[in-house]
Amino acid sequence: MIRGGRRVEPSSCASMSEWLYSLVGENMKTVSTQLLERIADRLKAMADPMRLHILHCLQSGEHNVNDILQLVGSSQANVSKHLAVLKKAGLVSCRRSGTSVYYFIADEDIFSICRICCDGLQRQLDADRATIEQGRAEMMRGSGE
Amino acid sequence: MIRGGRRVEPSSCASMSEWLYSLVGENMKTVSTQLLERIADRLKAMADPMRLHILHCLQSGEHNVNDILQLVGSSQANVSKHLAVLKKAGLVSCRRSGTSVYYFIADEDIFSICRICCDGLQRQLDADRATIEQGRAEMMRGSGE
DNA sequence: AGGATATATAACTATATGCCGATGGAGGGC
DNA sequence: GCCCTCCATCGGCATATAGTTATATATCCT
Repeated sequence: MIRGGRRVEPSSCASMSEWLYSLVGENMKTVSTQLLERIADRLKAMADPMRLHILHCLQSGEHNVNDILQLVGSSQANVSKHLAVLKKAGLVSCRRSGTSVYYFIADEDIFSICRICCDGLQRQLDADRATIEQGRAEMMRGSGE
Repeated sequence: MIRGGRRVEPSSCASMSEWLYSLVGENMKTVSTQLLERIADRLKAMADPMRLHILHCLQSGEHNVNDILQLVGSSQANVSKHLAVLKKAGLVSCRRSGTSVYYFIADEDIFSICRICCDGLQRQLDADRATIEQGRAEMMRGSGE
C-alpha cells in the first residue's frame, strides 16, 4: 500500500489480506492505484482468445513453441509474442532443451478464473433465456386478449 | 512441476459440459473459438484499472453515476463509458430512480477473480523475493572464498 | 412549456495491441 | 567453420481502446 507517503512492506504484514487487501484504506477513496494496475495487467494478459487458446493447450502439459503454433494455428512470430506476454505476466514459464523452448503453466489459478468466467456466461445465458421466454409468454397473452 | 497431463475438472461440469465445455472436443485442437472470445471479452471488461476501481466502489453497494465519478476521480463522460462497458459485459446492472441511475454489481464472481489475481501476485512476489535472497546468499558465499 | 439536473452519446486524439513479413541470434549436427 | 532448425525480435500496418470536449437525451420541478 502506497498511499499518503507511508509504505507498508509486505513482509511486515501477517497475511495477504493485510497488504493486498489494504486495497481499502481509511475510506473508500484510498485505493492503491498500483494494485489495480497490477490486477488489470494480469487480467489483460489472459483477456485474448489466442492467449487463452495457448493456455488451454498448455493445460495438458508443456509444449515447445512449434507444437503450440500447430495447435493454435497461427504464425510463429505471433505465437512467440503472445508467449512473451504470458511469460511477462507470470502465467507461464519455459525451459530450454536443445534448440527447443518448452513452455508450461506457471499458475494453475488461471483455469479457476476461466471456470468462473464460464459459470458467469452460463448464468447470463440462462437469465437471458428466461427473460426472453417470459417476455414471449406475455406477448402471447397480450395477443390472446 | 506441472507437466504431465493434469486437467482441472469443473465441479459443475455436468451442466456446462454440453455447451461451454464443448471447449474440448474429441481432441485438443477443436476448441470453440466462440467460447474463447466470450471469455476474453469478459476478462477484457475487467482488465482496466479504472473499471476495477469502479467495481470496487460498487462492492459496498449500489451508487449513482455522480457518486461513482467522485469516488474514482474521473470525468463524467469517462465513467459513463466505462459503466457502459461493464454493463454490456454483464458485470453490473442499473436501475433508474428519478434523474439518477444507480449501478450495482450483477456478478459477484468478479471479486473471486480479483481475489485469485491478488493471490497470484502475492505468490509471485514471494517467489521473486526468495529467488533474490537465495542469489544474494550465493554471491556472498562466492565473495567469501 | 421551459429550466435544471443527471446521464448517455458523438467526435476526436493519443496510445496500445494484434498481426504479418523479414531479420537476428542461439544451439546442434556435419 | 558451415548450415540448419527453432525461436525471438523488429518495423510496419490496421484496429481497438482510454481519454477529453461538446452535445444530446431523460427526468423532475415550477
